Amino acid sequence: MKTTFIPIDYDYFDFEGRNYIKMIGRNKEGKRVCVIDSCPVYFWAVLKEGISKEKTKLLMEKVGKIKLDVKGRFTKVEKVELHDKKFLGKSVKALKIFATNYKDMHDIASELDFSEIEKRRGYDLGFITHYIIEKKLKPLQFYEIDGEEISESLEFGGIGKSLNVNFCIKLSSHKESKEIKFVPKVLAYDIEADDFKIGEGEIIMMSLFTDNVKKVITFKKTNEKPEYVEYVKDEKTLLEKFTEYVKKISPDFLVGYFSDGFDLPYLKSRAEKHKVKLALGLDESQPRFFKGALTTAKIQGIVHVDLLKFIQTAYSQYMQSETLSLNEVSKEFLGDEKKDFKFQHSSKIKEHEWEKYFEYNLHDSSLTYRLFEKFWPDMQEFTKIMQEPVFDVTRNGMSKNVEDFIIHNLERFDEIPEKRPTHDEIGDRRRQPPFEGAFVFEPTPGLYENLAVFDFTSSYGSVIVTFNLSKSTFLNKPEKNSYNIEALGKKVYFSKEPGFFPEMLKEIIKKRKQFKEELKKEDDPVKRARSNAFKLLANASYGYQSFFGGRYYCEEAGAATAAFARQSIKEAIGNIEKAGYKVIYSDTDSIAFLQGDKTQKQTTEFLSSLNEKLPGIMELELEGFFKRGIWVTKRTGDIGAKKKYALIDEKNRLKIRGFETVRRDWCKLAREIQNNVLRQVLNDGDEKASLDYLKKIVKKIKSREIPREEFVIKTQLKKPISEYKAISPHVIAAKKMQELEIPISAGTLIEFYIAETRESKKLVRDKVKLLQEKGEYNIEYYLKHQIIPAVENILQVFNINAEELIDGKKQKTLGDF
DNA sequence: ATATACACGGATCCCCTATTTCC
DNA sequence: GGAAATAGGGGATCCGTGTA
Repeated sequence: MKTTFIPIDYDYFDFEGRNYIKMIGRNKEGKRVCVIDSCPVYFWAVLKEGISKEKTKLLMEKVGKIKLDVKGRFTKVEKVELHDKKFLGKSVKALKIFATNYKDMHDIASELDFSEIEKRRGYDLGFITHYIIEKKLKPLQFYEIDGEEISESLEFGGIGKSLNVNFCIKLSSHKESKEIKFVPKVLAYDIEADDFKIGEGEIIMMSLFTDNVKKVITFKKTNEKPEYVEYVKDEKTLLEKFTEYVKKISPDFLVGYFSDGFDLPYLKSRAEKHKVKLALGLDESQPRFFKGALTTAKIQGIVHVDLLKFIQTAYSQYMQSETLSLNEVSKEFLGDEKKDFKFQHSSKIKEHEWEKYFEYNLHDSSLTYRLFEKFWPDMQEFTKIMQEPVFDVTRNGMSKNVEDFIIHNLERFDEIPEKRPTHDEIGDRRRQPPFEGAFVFEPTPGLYENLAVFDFTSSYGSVIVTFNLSKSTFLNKPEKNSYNIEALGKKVYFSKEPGFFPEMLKEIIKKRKQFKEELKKEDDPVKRARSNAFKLLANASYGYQSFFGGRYYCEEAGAATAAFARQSIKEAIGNIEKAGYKVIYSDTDSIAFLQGDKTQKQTTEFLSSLNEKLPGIMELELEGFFKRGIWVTKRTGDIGAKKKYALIDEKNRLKIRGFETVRRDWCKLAREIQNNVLRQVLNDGDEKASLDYLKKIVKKIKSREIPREEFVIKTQLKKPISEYKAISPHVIAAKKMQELEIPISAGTLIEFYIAETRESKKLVRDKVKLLQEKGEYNIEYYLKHQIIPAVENILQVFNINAEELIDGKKQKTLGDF
């Protein structure tokens, strides 16, 4: 039968010793389709240089005869072919060795200890990745397909019958079809349980949210039942009801927030307790859990998406939110937040509070659903670019994404894939000392007027492309016609013959530029997502080459990238100064300088003239013009602080970097005060308004007019309490939480304040109190350790001594006499 | 285990010396 | 008078969080 098909989820199974891929997706009418297919499995044996034809022929015969008994499974080499290929940019002869089953390739590869063979590669991609490369059936792309319908047949053990799909097809041919808009069926869910520890409490209720179903399922009966609530008998029937709804709604995506780590493991644990089968899969199977760094939960045929993980890798670095909680993320992206409901054990909830609890639960699913809608374009673009299943792409870190992109684009370069590093190799790489990184200019503290800021577009990426820096272009010995630079305490050389990694990166940067321009013309979510995905990919590429787990790790390339970048920025600084500007600051890829008597037009023209001289794809762009900027001294010593400055543009928009204002481990009050002072100072160009403001606020603090919430300090617990060598205030606060049986773990944001104590205590940690503890904020601590430090260095620029100002002593420093 | 290095700054840790306390 | 305890100064280290 012929139909259209968009693959959404990929899985595989073995049948009669062979591997088959099982794709679940839809046709353009929205029917659910399962497609079964197979592909040849093979790996590569790269031959040593200069092996004669006869020797190669003999070797091929020997390899072709390999038979193995792997744990009782008999297997053999099916076929051997000789190919001209590339490996790490070098032309090589390689044997393409075909096996019956993907799982056997590793064993066959280790059997190949012939002296003619230099390397064995391509057996560690995973069958799904191998299949997508081999048959070019990419996720979230529409195809016109043809094949035999096996929905009712007994083929492959009756797979067609056992699956809850409209059609099951054994693929015979496929062709990429033109783009058709795909709107997935999405079901968001959220559970509420009596205990935060997985499986230790009852699941009191759970909510489901999709376009036409908005429900809370619960066994808690109340006097008045809101229409969206559905009663069940008990927890066991709640679980059964959930399974039933998932089956009925049959979503493409089941979406939760932190559901890999909480909701789904919880459901599993409770289902086990009640001996209920959580048959969520299209084949009635239960979710499978994979333990990695973080547990992931997979459902057969339905893509389980944990939004938290995706937001973490794809968005967190550009977000304002201090945490990635559902509440804060919703606030930032949806302008909506969680309903107000304070967690308490169900036995303590009063009759009239239940309705609020139900609403709260339903609203969480609603937020999750809307967040999915918001991020769907991004997930779609990521998936299309990396060409890996949505399930993986939404969980992978950026290094894996970069690597997937490389792996799926190697064929164009005729490249054999490099292997994953071994455990020992990873160990060696990790033991390498860090190499020299970016250049940061030491600023002279002061208030400056009329500034311009330039920066390099995709700085590190452009450097990698321009100087061809990668594992495959790295030269072990000096070569005359090469790119070279001092790095790692020696001179490193890179070929001028374009390597596949820089070439790929060149395309990424080009596309990023193109999409960014399209976006400027017309803003739409898909374009924005596409532009963002390429930006992230370009940015992560530098880190990837220095990441110990990468297949294409190359320390020399990483160190050389940083070295060339330093060289470029220093040259640019030199040229800007030569043109008569005064450079104030520079960090990695940006330069701030005074325009002096030059006009913005002159500066823009100067930028163009600079760009004409830059090598390769290196390019400077204008980041902006600013009417004022402030740089301060370090707290220790009187040299200028790096990575700490504030700018204001003509429209009075602030750009604050590094100051306490942007740091979540400072109390809100100190941050607010600093922000106000910065704004006033940059607005007016003097300190007068700030002095009045400060005096007033200090008075308020001293007379305890300020609510305690303003003094809360938030610090993240980064590891288990027992691993801390230094017992800092937040560790004490965490211990207190533990005593109150509030669940904490690595990653929990600890909130506390510093309180007055009866006896004077020397250590700050002895004054730590949790919000729920009674107490008063410690006036001396907050003035001395939060308020003064936050404004001291700013006021110092105007020769004002903050400490004296706040203590109410004399107001000018000695410098004024 | 899951991109890199550079940087700030608070708080504690730890060693040293001087002073106090104790017998 | 001499040993042990304590205080406090200051650099080293730990730690979290930023910038790019």
